[in-house]
Amino acid sequence: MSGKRRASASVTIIDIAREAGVSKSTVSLVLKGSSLVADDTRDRVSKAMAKLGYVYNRGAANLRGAQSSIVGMVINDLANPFFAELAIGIERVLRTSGYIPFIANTAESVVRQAEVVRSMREHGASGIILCPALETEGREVNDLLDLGMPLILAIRRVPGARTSLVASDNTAGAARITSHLISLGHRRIAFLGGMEPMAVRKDRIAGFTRALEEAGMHVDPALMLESMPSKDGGFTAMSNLLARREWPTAVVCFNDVVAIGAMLAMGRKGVVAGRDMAITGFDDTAEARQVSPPLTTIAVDAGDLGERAAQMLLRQIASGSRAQETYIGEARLVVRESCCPPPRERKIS
Amino acid sequence: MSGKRRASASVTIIDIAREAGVSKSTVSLVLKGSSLVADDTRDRVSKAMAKLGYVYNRGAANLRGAQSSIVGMVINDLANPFFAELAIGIERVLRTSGYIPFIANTAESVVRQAEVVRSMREHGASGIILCPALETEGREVNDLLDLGMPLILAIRRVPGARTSLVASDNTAGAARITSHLISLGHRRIAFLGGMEPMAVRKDRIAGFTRALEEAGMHVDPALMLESMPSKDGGFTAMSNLLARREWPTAVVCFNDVVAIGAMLAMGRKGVVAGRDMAITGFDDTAEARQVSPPLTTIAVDAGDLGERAAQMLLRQIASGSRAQETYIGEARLVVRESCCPPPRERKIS
DNA sequence: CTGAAAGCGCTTACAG
DNA sequence: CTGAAAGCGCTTACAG
Repeated sequence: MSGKRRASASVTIIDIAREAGVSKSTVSLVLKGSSLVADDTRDRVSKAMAKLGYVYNRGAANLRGAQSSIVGMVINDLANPFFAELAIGIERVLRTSGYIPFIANTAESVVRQAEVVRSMREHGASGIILCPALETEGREVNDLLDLGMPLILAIRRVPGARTSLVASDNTAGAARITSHLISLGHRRIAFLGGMEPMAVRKDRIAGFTRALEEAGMHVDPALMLESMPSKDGGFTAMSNLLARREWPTAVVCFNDVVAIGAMLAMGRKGVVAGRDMAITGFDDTAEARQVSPPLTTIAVDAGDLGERAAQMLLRQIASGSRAQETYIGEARLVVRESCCPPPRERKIS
Repeated sequence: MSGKRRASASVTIIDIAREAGVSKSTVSLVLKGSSLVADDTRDRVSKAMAKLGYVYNRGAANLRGAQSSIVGMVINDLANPFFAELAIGIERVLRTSGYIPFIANTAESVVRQAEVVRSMREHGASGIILCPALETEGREVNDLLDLGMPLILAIRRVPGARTSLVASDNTAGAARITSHLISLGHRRIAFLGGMEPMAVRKDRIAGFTRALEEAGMHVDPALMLESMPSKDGGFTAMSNLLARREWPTAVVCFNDVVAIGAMLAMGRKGVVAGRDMAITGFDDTAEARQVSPPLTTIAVDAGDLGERAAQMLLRQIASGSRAQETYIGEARLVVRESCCPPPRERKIS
């Protein structure tokens, strides 16, 4: 009647204290690896734990005082390989630091994002890495911060948010790839993809604009096209563009995923990337290498950014500091085969 | 001096009981949505919670009795889009059921897998969905089961394990795609990729063998090539194959990732898939559609398998049953452009 | 319909 | 170096 406990769990430090013939305080000290415990005692306790199949109950531990070793990882689109790589980077440093991540995929929904963040707080996450959903507002982010929750924004900055940020150098990257197209001889260059309110898009457009102006050109509003930052978005936007009478000779896409969708639309119309029209991506995901033709793009190393974000969060948790740090990762131009000079130039040369 | 608590957390049911002028038992009842509480009381309590910014502490709740609403999700290779889709499917049903997943990427390391599973137990996961790392043994899995941990194996079965399983119909899928190649006229068909001990590979080879034998052919051991189930693995194995004097006319690859790696190797040698050699995948990841030529493959719907696995786990947690269930998802043939008849036949026709 | 008491498994001062 | 006691924030019988 008394042995009727669940087969699992239920071995507590009391059981192992009894088995080892010590008090539970001593067991607790062994658990923490305290140097106060005599080697001999420690041994007896360790043996008892092994014998009884003891499993440490972190929930109970956290309740009394210790920090939880859980952090939340909130991803806007895990189906995008770029964010999957980011998540892997985060998980890698977390695990090696003894932390374990909750994960949630918001699929760009701010509603889910709010639910999920609340749930993570309830479960005792001691910090959160947030890749914000598209319409996230500065206020939401600041509210969390005001609650004292360590929080790192990753990849996408949120205007008005006072959080720390880990992102890539969007402006420099976009400028770099635009200059590359200009040096190839392009004069009519479109910018395709991303939605107008997205801060990342603003940054990339800033770089795009800067490169044009440095070459004595200016932005043509007719060549700035919005789309969801997805394959479908890129497909639709490019289809629309190709339905026009006049085409640009080159297209700077918001990111790789958009570019790949756009290339699909080009394929449908018999337009060959790298021969009839130049096209570029951003992110350098594995897919960028695999499409045909391979995509000229900007490499940003998602895995590394994930690691940086996790390190920054862990530092803030440990120090208690909520200072607003920023890490901007390098954006390298990677030239592959998706770009060509504009058609006319080619005829001449 | 007494107001010196952390700005975060620290609002407890006691605080809100005081604010609402009730006992903490009543607050607890409101929290559980009990119908025993008078509407009026419930209102006062709810208002107090809103006013004080109360956050439910699930850790404390679990300690006393309630089941934790955490489950672990252990993935062997999150960088593989197939497993990313699976993870998204799992997360989707978990979240809508009020659960939240821990995630870990083992990167095929059984050592990490063991660490991670232990950590999840310590953190109070009430069940685990495991995509086992390559060298996982039945014993490890059974040990967990014996501890009373609800556990679902996903995608890869583990010989000797007595767990429930959600996977796709590997044998039927492989038979189907092999028959397709035979109907195209192929007689020298290789099987490329996966490592010999992998149960999934054994199943697919069984299907491959069955299709050959039904056509009156038999397996040629010289045409069975191992590789890691990754892009690099496929690349290396195909490079070796192409270094031989005699080539097969068609290659059944272990999965899409291997096939895409193999196609890269073919490209290097100027061998065109779908013209000089037929090649197939397995999984139907998004990439299979994007490579050039698009890959003939077996669609298994990773997202759906993820949802099934999560549903099965939740059912087992709720019912307390550790019955050994199995769900085998359909494996549909998807014909694209990576397959052609064998060269000689084409000359004739 | 509401309250007082005990207890979940740990950690944290405080003694000794 | 080790132990006894209080407490973390909840839930769960048990009264009333």
